[in-house]
Amino acid sequence: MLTHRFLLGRARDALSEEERQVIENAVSSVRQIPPRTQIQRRGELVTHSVMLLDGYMCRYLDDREGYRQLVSLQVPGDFVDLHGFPMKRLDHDVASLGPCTIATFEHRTLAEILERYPRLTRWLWFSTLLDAAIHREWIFRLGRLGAEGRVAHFFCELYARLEMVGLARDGAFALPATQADVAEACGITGVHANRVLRLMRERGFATFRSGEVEITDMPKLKALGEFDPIYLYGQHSAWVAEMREGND
Amino acid sequence: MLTHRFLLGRARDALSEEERQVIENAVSSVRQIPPRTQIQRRGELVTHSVMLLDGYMCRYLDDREGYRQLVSLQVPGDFVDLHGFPMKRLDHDVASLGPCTIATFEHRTLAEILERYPRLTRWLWFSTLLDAAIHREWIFRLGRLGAEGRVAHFFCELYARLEMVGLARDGAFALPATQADVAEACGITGVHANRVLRLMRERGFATFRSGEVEITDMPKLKALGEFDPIYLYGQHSAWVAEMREGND
DNA sequence: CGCCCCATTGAGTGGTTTCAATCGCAGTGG
DNA sequence: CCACTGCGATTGAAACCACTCAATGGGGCG
Repeated sequence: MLTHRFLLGRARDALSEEERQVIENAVSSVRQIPPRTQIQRRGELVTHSVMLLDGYMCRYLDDREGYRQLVSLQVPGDFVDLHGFPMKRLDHDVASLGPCTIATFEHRTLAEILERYPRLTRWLWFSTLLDAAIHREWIFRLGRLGAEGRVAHFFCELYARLEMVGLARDGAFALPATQADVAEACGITGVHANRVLRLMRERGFATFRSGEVEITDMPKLKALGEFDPIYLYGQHSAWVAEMREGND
Repeated sequence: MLTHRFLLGRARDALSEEERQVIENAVSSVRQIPPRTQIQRRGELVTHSVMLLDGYMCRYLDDREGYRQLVSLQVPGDFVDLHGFPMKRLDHDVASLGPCTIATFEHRTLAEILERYPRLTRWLWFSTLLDAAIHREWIFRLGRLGAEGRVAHFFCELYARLEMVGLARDGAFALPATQADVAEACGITGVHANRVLRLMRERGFATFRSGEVEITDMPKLKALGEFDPIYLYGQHSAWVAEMREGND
């Protein structure tokens, strides 16, 4: 099932079998994307949305000097630009990090779901709002934490999100990114990211090397990043409970 | 009409008269909120959402030492926590800045709209995603700009948003906030906010005094804050065009 | 082998924070 | 009318974090 991970990370069992099939059947095509490839450009009109099946993508804004600020990092199962459906136009760029596999959903198909499946609609809506909640936490990360805390928080978040879709365990997960990418996500320079990463390695908190993150002291890392995963709305959220009820 | 400003800021004419009435009739109650009063707490279940009719509110996250990071500043017409409808639980606190007037919408009423009015649903969905777009820009602001640029960007955004709902003109608008509030929005300390504001005043860019912002050199301020209002999805967006078409 | 990208390290600079003190102003009570 | 109080704005000095500039090293790949 193509949409397997998406459902996994967003309370799959809150949906009926029929609803899951509706999502699955809404896929219009699947294709591969090479590393470091832009797939959407700020300001462009969009007529389809993309779900990330495999690999990592990022969304970012450019500053005047051409430096990027990542506003989001997408992991397998994420509906990368579902917000493009109600918005029709994106306010940021989207690109792959490493090689990716994506599924495409035409907006006219999503419009049909909107017409016929209110519960499913609310669930897709929820999915886009989860992104917004993550945005808020990024604001917190950049506004209140120092460089080390930001990286710590970033790693904690990625671990939690990847764990939900079965792509992280024992404190380790893949991250096909350079130190400069991490820097762009954390609002610091590449040079400083290097220093911070070395520090975290030396202190035994976490290691980031050759495309993999290994968290060696989760409690310390969480404390450093002031990380509380409540904003990721895990499986046991009140929302899921209500959706399940409605399922009876 | 209670929801006047909300409609104003979000392409009122994209909606039919009937749809506007549906929104207006969904209001369950209206009440006043004193300054500096928390109305929602992180983690709590919510059964209604709040639209800000008058005054200013903010949404924020606390760090370990009890300092706040604003993740959003809401102006009249904003549907402050509409995302609470699909999410059922908030991941942040909500409080008033100055005195406010709010309208309350019960979620069960919104659920009816979801069932019966797909077009309206999509429009409300859009409204929550506009918030997300603003979040992204805040991430950019905090990640790429220095203190002066952040404040400049903050002022530019507020001016643009308030102008949309008819509450700003000639470069001036009300902002019932302290310098410490501005600091919390921009991820800097209150002391530094003071210095930055003085600098901006001396240079003739903008003045913030006694609850009012006066922008005296908009072009310079926009340049300083690298401000491009595309993310606010103004009246002439492609989205509005499509909604209008569907209206025929 | 040579190239290029990425990681790494050093030194110096500058923006921001922290700590601390002062000032202005409005509200309160004697 | 004036002292008292409290909050917000303002300023100074010192410390620190992160940035810039610059150079070196390492590894993959043509």
